[in-house]
Amino acid sequence: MAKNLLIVESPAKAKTIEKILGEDFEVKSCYGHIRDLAKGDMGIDVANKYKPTYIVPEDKEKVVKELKSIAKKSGEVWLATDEDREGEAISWHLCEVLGLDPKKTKRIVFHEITKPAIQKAVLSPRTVDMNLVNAQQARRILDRIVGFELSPVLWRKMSMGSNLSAGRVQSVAVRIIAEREREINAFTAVSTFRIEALFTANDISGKPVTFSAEGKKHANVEGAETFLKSCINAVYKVADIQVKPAKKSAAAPFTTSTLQQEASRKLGYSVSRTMLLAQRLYESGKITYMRTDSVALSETAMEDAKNQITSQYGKKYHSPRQYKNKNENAQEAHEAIRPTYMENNTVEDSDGKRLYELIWKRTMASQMADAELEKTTAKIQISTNKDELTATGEVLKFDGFLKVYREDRDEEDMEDEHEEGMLPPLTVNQQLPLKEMLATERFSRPLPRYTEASLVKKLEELGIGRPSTYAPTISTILKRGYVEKRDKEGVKREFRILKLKNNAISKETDSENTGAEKSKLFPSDLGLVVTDFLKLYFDDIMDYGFTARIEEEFDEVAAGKIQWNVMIDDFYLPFKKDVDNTIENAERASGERDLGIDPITGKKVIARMGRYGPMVQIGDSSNEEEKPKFAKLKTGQSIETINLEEAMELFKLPRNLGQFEEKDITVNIGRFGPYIAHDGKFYSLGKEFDPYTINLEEATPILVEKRTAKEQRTIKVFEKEKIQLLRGPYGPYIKQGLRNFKLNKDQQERVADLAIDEVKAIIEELKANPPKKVPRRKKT
DNA sequence: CAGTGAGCGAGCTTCCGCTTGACTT
Repeated sequence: MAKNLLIVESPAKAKTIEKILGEDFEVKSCYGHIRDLAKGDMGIDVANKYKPTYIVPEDKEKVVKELKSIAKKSGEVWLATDEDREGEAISWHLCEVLGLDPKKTKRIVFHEITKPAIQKAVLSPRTVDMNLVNAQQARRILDRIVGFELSPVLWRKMSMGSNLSAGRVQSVAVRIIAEREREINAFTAVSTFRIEALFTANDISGKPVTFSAEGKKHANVEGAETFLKSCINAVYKVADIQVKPAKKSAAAPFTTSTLQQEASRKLGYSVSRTMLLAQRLYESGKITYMRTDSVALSETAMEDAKNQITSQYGKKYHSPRQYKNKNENAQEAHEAIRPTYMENNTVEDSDGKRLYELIWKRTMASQMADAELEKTTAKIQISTNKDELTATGEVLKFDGFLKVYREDRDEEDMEDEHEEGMLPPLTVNQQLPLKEMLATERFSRPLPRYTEASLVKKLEELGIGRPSTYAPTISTILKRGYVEKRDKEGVKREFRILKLKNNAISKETDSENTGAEKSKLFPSDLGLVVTDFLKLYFDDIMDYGFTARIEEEFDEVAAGKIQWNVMIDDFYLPFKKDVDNTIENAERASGERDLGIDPITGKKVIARMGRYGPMVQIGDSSNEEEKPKFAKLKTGQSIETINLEEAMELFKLPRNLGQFEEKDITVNIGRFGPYIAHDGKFYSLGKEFDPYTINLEEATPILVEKRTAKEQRTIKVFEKEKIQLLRGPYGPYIKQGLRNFKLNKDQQERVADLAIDEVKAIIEELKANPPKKVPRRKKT
């Protein structure tokens, strides 16, 4: 008898399941979606109830062909795609493509790849749920409409039109970054004075130790000083001691989002690096599936963890628990991310090692007992004053899960927190000798800028995007230039300290670095202008609650309560009106901002977006006699924050530094950054040089060095044909215009002797038969 | 590759979500 064919989404899963199911089944994977909307005309017939046109994308033709041929030879086809909206749709598309009847074809689901789960699933097959499929179609079609209607509006209305895009997810992601930036710009720090008293008391062994107690904060320096003065000659006594037990619980096992956050905080990984490493661990069978929003562990995994915990740490450390998702949007087609075998507490793979160990520890901790603490709060009376001081201490009584793992927190949630130390044993009425008392000025801080991972966290909270799209979404907004990932240097800020010691008050100032950021997401001017534009004309799409609201409607489609095309119609009609209105009435947006008057010419100076990015401009373009002067903004500068003085500075380029070999050397900033121009040739200037201050003496050696490097790289030039033979890191190659052509080994060895005819032949050959298909890559 | 910055408008771009590889100038 012919084997049955079971189709899953992931090839790694297919392998495992085939082993579990044995002889009767051949298990194949379809690699995710196998069909998508056609590109032309949105792939949707709006006039015909939004009838979609589906095609098999080029890169899926091979797998579809293979599945077709296997299906023909097989007994029965079983569909085992993921149990969520997308998975259901994939099953339906498979029916369509393989010519199966969705009403009769067996559809099974499981949340975990374990023998009992899969065997159980096989015993109770169902059929494709068309309501759920329709919910997916609605989701897909709405996203296509939003993306393909909105993007062209930007092409027409933004001064930097081409290569822009907008979408339900990416545009809101940019908005989040943009709004945080503006909050930070609008923020003014206020300072308060924190009172900290240092006392001495004996610890258990009788050794004197210092501990600190906090007083009420004071709004200004006068208040702080008055308070310190009032404490002169005071006597300090313990008035009250409270001891309370406290508990800390472990965090839930990893989902995609929490894994990305912890890997970012603890290991400094970007979201895409985390996913790349996790993918490798998954493919080598080390961890479960890495794109998931579920915190659930399978029975077998819990049992596995239990054995590890009890054998390594003892029974006392084990406390089984099943976690539930807080997130309503979770579709939970998979388990949480966990090691496949808990007995492996590490892996060989040197790149994935740290990530694996993080996953292992988190999974272990999630099944471990709470940590038990004892929190002590002591109130300290001041004899001369109504105010009290408070000393707090924390003692860990039982470490529990903290033995293996502690979750890091975001900067955002850490405001004003500090690690609690231990307190020496104190008794009520005990008199405490004051070592010193400080009133330290502390400034309030704006919220920090987002990291990739904290943006993912925010998106997840808003229900925007899915585990499989967090990393690609970040790539998209970076690629479009809406957002930049970079560091920011802090600025020095002075703060005041008043000190009461030996009954005398002294004042001093100290300084701290503030506002420094590392690897954070900053909106570009383009991102700000596009966000403002979209908010003005498409406030509903840009609303943080938009996705959550339409998700409710998708749920109604899935429940069979409404027709998917009725739902789409309700959305599309008003949306299309907005699109038409915007195209007709909206002004081109450039984010123009007045900076003031040029002191020399008396003309207006403005900052705005130009065709090639943010710039400053002196004079009006409506003035036909004299063209305005333009200058590009430097990286790190923004239309929103640049001032007149900084703008005038930018007009100092290009600078003529003087002569070398009887030709002028000039510096300027071009399309690819700062450069030196000399004798009709260009040499880019490294980051360590500032084009505004570099002088002839500094520029000349750079020029000479770069010139020789360029000469050495060049093996031969065929002037007339505009073909060059160059030496690159992968050996000699041919360059014709912008295109490069690879030489084979033999040709590389004879590169110096290659004649023009042979070079031309190689180019023709390679043009006719490209070595292998390279995924279409954009010119950069 | 090292300009440009207005408008006209050939012909192009674009979405989100599901899955892996292939590739370097």
